[in-house]
Amino acid sequence: MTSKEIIEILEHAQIKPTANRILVYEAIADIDNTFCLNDIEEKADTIDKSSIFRVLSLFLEHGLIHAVDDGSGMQKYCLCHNYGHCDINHFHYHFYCEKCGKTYCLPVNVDVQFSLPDGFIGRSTNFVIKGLCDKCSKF
Amino acid sequence: MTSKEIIEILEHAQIKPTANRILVYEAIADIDNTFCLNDIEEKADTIDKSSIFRVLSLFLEHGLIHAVDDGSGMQKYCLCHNYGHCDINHFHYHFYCEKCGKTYCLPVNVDVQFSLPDGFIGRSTNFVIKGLCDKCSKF
DNA sequence: CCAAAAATGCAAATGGTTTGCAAAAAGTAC
DNA sequence: GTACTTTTTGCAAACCATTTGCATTTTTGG
Repeated sequence: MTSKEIIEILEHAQIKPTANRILVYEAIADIDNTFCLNDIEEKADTIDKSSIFRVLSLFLEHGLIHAVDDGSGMQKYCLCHNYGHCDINHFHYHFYCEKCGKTYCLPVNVDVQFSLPDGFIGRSTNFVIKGLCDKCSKF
Repeated sequence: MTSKEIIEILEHAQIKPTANRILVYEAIADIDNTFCLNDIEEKADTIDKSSIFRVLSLFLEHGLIHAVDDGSGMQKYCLCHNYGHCDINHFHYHFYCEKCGKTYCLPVNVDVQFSLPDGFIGRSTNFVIKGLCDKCSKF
């Protein structure tokens, strides 16, 4: 992905494209799994951890990434492939391996028609299945 | 719920019914929403926080409670109404209010048929919808 | 009752997240 | 371009829920 494309994505999401933000987006754009702050810190090691944290928080707020809550104690994220325009009833889900701690983006989407009580407004979903991944289930 | 009933539930889950464990179960049995360690600490204020933590971890391991991952940074739990024998495709889900931080158990169950890649073994699910609750959506 | 094992309370460590603040960079008006 | 304001960044430290170490207490099994 060219930095020109990244700048377009950021601007489309109403985010000012600073150097750090472009670098962070570059780092996450080619990850097809979940990632955490440390992963980005390793890939973009010129940027301070707190700055990465602030960039990720900004991306999250503007919908460029999703939060994945897997209960591991570390915040995971994944890239939004719709640039912030996801359908709340149609989403991809995740798998958390309780043995190795890795969280996978599962490639298929699922349709779930759920209902909310009166007055509740849904904005995003988090669907995580926990268990053992293929590598860890062998032993 | 009588303590005799609680002892039966614990023993059925292969947990030795110590005084603390009975107290903790008593504290959570009548909560029909999610709760966190602090909630139990308030309700069972004779027990040390670390002991409550260990009891909850034990209950979790034996399926008496479920973990609810809402991304709030605090571990939430909810009582398993099947005493540890839940169907992985049929479960109740939760709502996390991004404004007030409260996590609700939604009363209805949902059926979700999902598929996992070869070798992946699912043991539990976590389905949380985030947004605004009825009280917070008014303003 | 006595020895071994398990559970508990207390205090402290851990570790990811978040914040305060001064410096640097970017934007704005002239 | 220059002076001023606003935003962003790096660094260090604070924060805070979770987790652990260890001595004491309680329970269990002979």
